Amino acid sequence: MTTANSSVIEVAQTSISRGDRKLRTRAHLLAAALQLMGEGRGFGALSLREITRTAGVVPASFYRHFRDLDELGLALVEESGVTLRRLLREARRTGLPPRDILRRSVQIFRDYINAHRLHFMFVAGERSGGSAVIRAAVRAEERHFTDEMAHDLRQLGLLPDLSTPTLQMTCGLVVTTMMNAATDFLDLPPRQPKRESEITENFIRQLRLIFLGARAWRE
Amino acid sequence: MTTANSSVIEVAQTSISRGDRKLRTRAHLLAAALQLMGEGRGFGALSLREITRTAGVVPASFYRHFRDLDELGLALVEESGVTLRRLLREARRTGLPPRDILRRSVQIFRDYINAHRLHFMFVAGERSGGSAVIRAAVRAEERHFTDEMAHDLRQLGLLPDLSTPTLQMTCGLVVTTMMNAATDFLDLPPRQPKRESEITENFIRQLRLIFLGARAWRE
DNA sequence: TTACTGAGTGAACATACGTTCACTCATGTT
DNA sequence: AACATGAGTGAACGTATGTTCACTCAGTAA
Repeated sequence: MTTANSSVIEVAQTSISRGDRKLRTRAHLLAAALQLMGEGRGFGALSLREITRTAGVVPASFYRHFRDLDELGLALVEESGVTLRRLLREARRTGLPPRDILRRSVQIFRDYINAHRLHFMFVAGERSGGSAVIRAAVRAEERHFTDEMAHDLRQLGLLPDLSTPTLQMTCGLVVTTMMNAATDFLDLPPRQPKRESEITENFIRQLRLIFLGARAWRE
Repeated sequence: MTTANSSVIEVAQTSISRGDRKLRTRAHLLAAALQLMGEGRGFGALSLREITRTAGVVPASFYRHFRDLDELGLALVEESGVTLRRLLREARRTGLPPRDILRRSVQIFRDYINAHRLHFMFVAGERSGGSAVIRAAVRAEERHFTDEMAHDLRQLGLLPDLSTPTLQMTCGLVVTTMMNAATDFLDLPPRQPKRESEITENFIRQLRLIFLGARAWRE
């Protein structure tokens, strides 16, 4: 027929640019690492070979994209940070729900976690254990998230009596509680609505208690 | 001189019983695993051989004590659970400090963490990431800790207006915050009193906010 | 004193690992 | 049309891994 300008195994691909192809493989490597971690092991327990194997690439190709596993890990932290911040951005765009603010926010959060399971698993898993360099990066990303949340709360006029440091401290507490709830949600076996609503209710009550405390706070 | 009844490399040891010797090696294996994790990697990133190497034993000996690494991990969880609960037990024995309850409790907690760094590193690190079976065991141990704390608070007559489920929810929040602070303390480079007191103050303020919220709570 | 038990040994195995290297060959540049 | 680039390849390397096995030889029980 026409000129056969595609390789045998990539029949459906008509002329991807060189740079795009590279980005695609890089994305495959990142996705492979996330997928393997999703199967229940920390980042530190992954091997370069199984990542490339899962990504459908030969081991040596890895070095075209990352110097070593740590560099791949840091890229994952950045990617996850974007996912984290998008949650706040969407909340900002949507605005606060008119009624049942906490409950609805938690439901949105629960859905968001499930839509980005692997990123949250990664962040929740590496924020405490594992390698020091990755943990530091995660904590930094988490602090940006906290700061942005504090900024948003200020903008919304919530908790107007709190000083900025106190607002930040409060948001830190919220984020810690959130990450904890994320682990709970992600550990939940599928089709367990009973346990799921227990976790949801517990999370809502903890947030309610935090905001009660923030309202009662006097500098 | 007298009868040479000790091996060459264990000169100082005079006749340890067979069972005790076994327990000793087992303890060496557990300590080796903790030590390696203290050098900055998750439990899942440890290998059987380096654990036995660190413990000063041949790899095959491992199987005299544990079926596999997971079993060693579960033993560590139990050991750490004991350390956790001892904190509560000592607090119960000592009684509450008369003044500055929160600040003094946090100082005691900070000292306790530093006296048991490896156990807290292990618990904080494996409570979210890593292997599912170990994480589950850690969370169970953490729940026992939470329940015991709730029981103690009740006994002390603190927060008498809270229902038991609410008290439990509150203690869950305290424990989560505590584990988070533990990670912060443990990540601290030594000789950084500035950062250390920042973390301490932040932790105190978060606890104060939680108890403020608990006082304001209405069922 | 004799016999038994079992914690710890040392060697061997099949596999998996990280890293290197010279290579191909589609894409981009001249 | 001829050339240069560099992402991806496949093979090779030395090393580390988990597990097995028959063994030794203190400590225990008979």
